[in-house]
Amino acid sequence: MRETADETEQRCSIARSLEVLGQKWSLLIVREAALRSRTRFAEFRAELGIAPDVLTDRLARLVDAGILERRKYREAGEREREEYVLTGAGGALLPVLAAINAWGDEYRPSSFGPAAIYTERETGAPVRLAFVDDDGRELDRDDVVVIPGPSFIGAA
Amino acid sequence: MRETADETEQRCSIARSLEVLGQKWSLLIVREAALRSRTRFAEFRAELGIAPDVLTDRLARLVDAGILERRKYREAGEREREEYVLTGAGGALLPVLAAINAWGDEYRPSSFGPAAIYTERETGAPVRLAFVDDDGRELDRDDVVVIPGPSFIGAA
DNA sequence: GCGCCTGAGTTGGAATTACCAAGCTAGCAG
DNA sequence: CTGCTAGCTTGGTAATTCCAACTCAGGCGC
Repeated sequence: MRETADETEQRCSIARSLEVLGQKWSLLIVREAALRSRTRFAEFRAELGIAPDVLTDRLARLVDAGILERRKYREAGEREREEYVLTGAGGALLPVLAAINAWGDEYRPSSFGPAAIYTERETGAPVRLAFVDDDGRELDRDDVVVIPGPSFIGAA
Repeated sequence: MRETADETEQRCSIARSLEVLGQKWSLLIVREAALRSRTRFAEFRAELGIAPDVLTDRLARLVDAGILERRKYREAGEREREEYVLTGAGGALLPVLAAINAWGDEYRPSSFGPAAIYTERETGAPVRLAFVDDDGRELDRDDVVVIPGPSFIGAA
């Protein structure tokens, strides 16, 4: 996404989020980190087939954005190397991945069936994303409306 | 996103979704359509400041993907023109927008406060996205784990 | 020490994509 | 039959991405 969005765009948190997440490869890197526990340069590269210069750039941006943290690791008899692990902010992207995943399962189905299933840790029971009210009661998607908040500027 | 993702990538519905949603501007166009009821070429162009050739391309792809529908409209004393309205599949992207919105509000805050608030249609009560189990009970995000589904290929 | 291996990157050049200003086209009003 | 407007094209430039090749640092076998 362009780096210097204008001011009204900056007021939208979707636009601000997409500055980092909307770049090519960014969300796929987060997917690898969050869903498949990848941490290393070579793993991301091999799984995604991404060019190394682009991967370097994206990892740096994700670290800058606080989504990944760069750490040292050392395997037995090896030298110190770098790895990239999800931060709290990175883990908080799980609903984003789940929402995209659910939409794709429904509206861009493949013949293969789902590649990822969201479950409850203890019971293994399936879990899905839904809109809920303050009391935790589930709502139908059609009953949700979006209204402009305090920082919204522009015509309705 | 590259058009010809390899086969293992094609098995992932996140990757398939991002083929259309991951391109620059696509999600912002959906945001304008879903949250602000924009329908016209000139509206998207004015709101987003997007180049017209890119907008032409993105609208065509979103129509192809079944997210927008191209329709004729005619205002009094005007000639017939085109507009782009959300389909059911397009409306089903609301959780994706909400998830990105919520993440941005929390992890990329601005000094302006939120620009969009998700509410219940009838009561106007605030609404949020959450993971729920089959009985509609809300779960903590940390209690959700993702396991490989039937189509998953690759090392854990 | 010397070369070799491996993971994590650079570097250089071609190809794709986006940006910007300008122009085009249908139909309707006057 | 001129102007106006929404919805696009076109042409040239700038920015991104792709790809292959190369570097760099440390540990290991010899």
